Amino acid sequence: MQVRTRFAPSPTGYLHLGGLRTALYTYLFARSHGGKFILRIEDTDQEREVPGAVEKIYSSMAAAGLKYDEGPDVGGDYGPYIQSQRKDLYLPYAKQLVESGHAYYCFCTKERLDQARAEAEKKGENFKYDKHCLHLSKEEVQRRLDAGEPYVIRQNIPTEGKAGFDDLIFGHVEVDCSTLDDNVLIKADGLPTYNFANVIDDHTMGITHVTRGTEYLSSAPKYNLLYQAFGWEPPKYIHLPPVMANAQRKLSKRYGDPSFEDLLDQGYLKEAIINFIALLGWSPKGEQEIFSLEELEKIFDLDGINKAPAIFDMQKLRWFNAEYMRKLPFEEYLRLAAPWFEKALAPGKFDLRRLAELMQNRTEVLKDIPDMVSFLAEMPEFDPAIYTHKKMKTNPEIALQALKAVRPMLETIDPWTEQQLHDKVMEFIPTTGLKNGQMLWPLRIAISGRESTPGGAFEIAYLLGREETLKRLDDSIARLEK
RNA sequence: GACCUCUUGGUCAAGCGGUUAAGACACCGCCCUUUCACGGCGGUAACACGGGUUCGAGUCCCGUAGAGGUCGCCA
Repeated sequence: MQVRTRFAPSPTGYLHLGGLRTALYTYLFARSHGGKFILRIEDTDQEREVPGAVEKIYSSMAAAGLKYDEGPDVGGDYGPYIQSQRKDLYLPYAKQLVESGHAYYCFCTKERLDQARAEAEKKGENFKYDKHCLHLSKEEVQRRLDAGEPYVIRQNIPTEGKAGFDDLIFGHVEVDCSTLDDNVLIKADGLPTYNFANVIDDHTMGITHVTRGTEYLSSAPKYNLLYQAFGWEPPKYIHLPPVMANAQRKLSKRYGDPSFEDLLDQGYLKEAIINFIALLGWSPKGEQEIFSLEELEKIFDLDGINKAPAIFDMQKLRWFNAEYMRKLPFEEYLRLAAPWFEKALAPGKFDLRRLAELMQNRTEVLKDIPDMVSFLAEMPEFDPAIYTHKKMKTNPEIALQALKAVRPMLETIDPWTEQQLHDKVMEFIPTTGLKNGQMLWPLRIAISGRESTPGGAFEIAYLLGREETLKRLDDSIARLEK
């Protein structure tokens, strides 16, 4: 039997990282089994509808490289793939359940329900619908239906016995039916609830493996009861633990956690994000940890999935990103980094190629670039204390001595290339009686104003150019003389 | 509160009855080096707790604690 999986987000905004991981695992599971991966939009809640959210899902999936074989925008034999477009499909199934006694019409008003809920809460009890409408006679139901009274259809859960299901990750999970509530299957607006739609859609779309978050773990027994009521074979279940921001809460936009798109905008590479997300809650067999999507498609397996929630570690994502940055072909790095250089540096003023060469293996995330290179555009204020470096054996006094000594010599350098700078200065240092570090450290500080820079004194001097280098040197000498 | 689930270093995690309890990130130290980064070497750091079962338990069972989830005409 061919494996068919589906990612079924509801269009409530953007693709968060937990959703991305669910999508990724669902995709990988299908691919690793040579199966089909389907995208379905679950938009039965009209009130939560967010304009543009569906397009956002398409673009995020595309950006992540998760290609689906069937979906709203690519078609397929099991469409439509948007639940709101399937609205007429659900009611007949619900009626079938009413016929067989597995469901029933309910005319209870929200007010009555709210009141019952409030009372239960006051008594410290668990609210459960009291099956009030289950006992309505067939005639009474028909009369009220004919009169046009608003209604919902509820699942009729057995009052005793057990309900359970088998999960490929969590094993067998079972609960007493008495703890389950008669949930609404068809809402008063005629649309199905998630509880019902997911069962009908997964079955009619031939989904073999249902992947979703563990928040559905406790309601899965009810869905299985539905499959049984229809006489359908239930799918295999794969419940995935959540991605947490910390031990207490999930990743969420509300608290400012970044979405997939946010990360992309900040200059994280999609390959790095995918790689990191894949390893968040899942581990492969060997020691390798850098994987392309294609590699993951081959080796992904459920065995490696961890049951416990995983905390999202931005540090590790940064590390993955840095690894991918370094491995980028230089031209590609240059293309991606150029806009970020331009945020801090006027175009054309610096040798961008050379700067990019120096920057590539120092770039963890693209968004860090402006801060790392802004000193080239403008000499920063700095504390002369940074002239002091124990290992270089320097301090402000030695710095002043070194800078004054090298300044006239620097002026004679022509052409102003890294090579010339290097050769001439290295040749010059011994004549001053100073050690390399005692010259080079102060020189770099004097023209950059920073304790650490991408590149040493020669590279920085070259990038700055003769005029600017000498000007900064003079300023720094003057400040030291004060 | 009831029900379901989870629990190995700060984080991600390997481990599937016998290991000196891997590895990665982070952190620290050393080396390389004109800084930083890269690279190399090394280090600190964990089986939540208590009972069983067993010759032997991180691994199996039962409790306790902590955490997460569910308890909507949201998904």
